[in-house]
Amino acid sequence: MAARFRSSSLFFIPMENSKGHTILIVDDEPDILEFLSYNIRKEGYKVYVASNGQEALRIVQQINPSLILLDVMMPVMDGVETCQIIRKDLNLNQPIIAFLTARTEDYAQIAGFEAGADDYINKPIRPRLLLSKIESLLRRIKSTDQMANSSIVIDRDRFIVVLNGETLTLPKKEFELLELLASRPGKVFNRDQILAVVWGNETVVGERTIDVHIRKLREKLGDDYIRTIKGVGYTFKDK
Amino acid sequence: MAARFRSSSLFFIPMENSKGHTILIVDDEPDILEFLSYNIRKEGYKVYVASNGQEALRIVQQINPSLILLDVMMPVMDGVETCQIIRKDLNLNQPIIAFLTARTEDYAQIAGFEAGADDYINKPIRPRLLLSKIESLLRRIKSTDQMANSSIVIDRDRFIVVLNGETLTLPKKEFELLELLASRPGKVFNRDQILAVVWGNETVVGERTIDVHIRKLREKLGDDYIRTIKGVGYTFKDK
DNA sequence: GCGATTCCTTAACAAAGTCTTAAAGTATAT
DNA sequence: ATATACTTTAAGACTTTGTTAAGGAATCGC
Repeated sequence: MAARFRSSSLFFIPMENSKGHTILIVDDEPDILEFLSYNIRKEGYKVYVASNGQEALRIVQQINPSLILLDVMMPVMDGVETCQIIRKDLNLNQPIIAFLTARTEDYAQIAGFEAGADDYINKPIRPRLLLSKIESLLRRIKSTDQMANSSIVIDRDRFIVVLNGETLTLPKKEFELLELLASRPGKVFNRDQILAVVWGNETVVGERTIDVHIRKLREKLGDDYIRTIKGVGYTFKDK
Repeated sequence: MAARFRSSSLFFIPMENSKGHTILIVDDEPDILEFLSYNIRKEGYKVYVASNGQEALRIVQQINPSLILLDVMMPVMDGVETCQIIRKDLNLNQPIIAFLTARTEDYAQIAGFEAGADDYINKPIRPRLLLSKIESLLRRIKSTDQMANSSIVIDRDRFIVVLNGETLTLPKKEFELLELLASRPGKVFNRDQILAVVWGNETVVGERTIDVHIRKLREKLGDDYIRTIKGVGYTFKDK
């Protein structure tokens, strides 16, 4: 399998400062809490901690985190239950939830997904992997958030796009390109920005590659959604 | 059995904050009836009880429940027979039926899925699990009027999958893979997630191992259940 | 324990689908 | 008018997944 050019460090941070997010870490082991919060804070995120589910629930209500890293095995209230409760709470701005699991806890992971988790992270945790995972998880928030009152729904979980009631399954690159553009309707993304986010900074592709993908998207969405600003870039237009 | 009528039928006035669904519980053990109805009522459902199949049939005609929890082993008329009768009765608004089974009962004996059951619930019953199952079953009502019978039941305890009435016994890896995918229908699981959950992060296996297992599953389930999202992962049929 | 059976993984090749490129066409601004 | 930037098309390179068979590992029944 080819090397992944996933989100490592970007020279160039697209949209708003991606570090403006609040992350809640929940684990009953103080060592892990400290280890994780140190590493994540170092990257510039706001970090809160809790050592069991009940505590976590209290904090969630107060700080409204973007992402929760949730240990599965905890006293008082375990991760799965905590997750279920959060998912049912319609007053909450639903955070992204990733479980922390030990490799041996077979069914915990499945239970976790079932309870509404978005991802899992296996212990022992390697900081660099964790951080790149956090970054890619947080990328979702922008798309789901910003488009609250839009006619297009982009579901990264299901990898589908719903437009005017029609459901589309797009190839990966097209999906990611659309996701980027639609994450901020009206904003003009230039080619460098698009390349950095969709292709990654390390990848080098020809001049016309973006255009072709835009073309494919227009073919599928209709010509009314993506507008070209000549000499500048592309923008997603919400009706 | 003397005490059965105490908690039976029309006596209980549903709570005000009722979720709008009526649930009938059928079991010959008064303790279980009480335990279940207490827990389910607490969540705001309208609950009726019966202690055998005949009684259940009478009540079903009167109250038209959304969901029936039906014990398999009962005197007078067992669960399977009761289920068959309900399914044949075209005058009824077909309810969702879930069997209550002891973990030790043999599947061949139960054979309830051919009788038209939608799910089973293993005893001993854990209230929280039960409630989340009830919720997910009731969710079907709205969404699944069309695809009447294409439900899947996964029995973790017995490594058995029941698909459209057919019972399959899957090998461990295939079972776990299917279990993961089916835990969140529609969600796309990527290869990393699949590897970590089914194989464990430690294990290193070749590139084609997952595909081969997917293949085996498709061989057994048919090609309509697991979809490939190329470059992204696999997803279990939604809807 | 032992043989028989089933399961898991690998490897090699096939097939499918995606991405990129090149090349020619079109629009737009100066 | 001309240069520049984008559009469009189609081909084929490239990547990812599908398929098959075979051998070793694990498991079952006795």
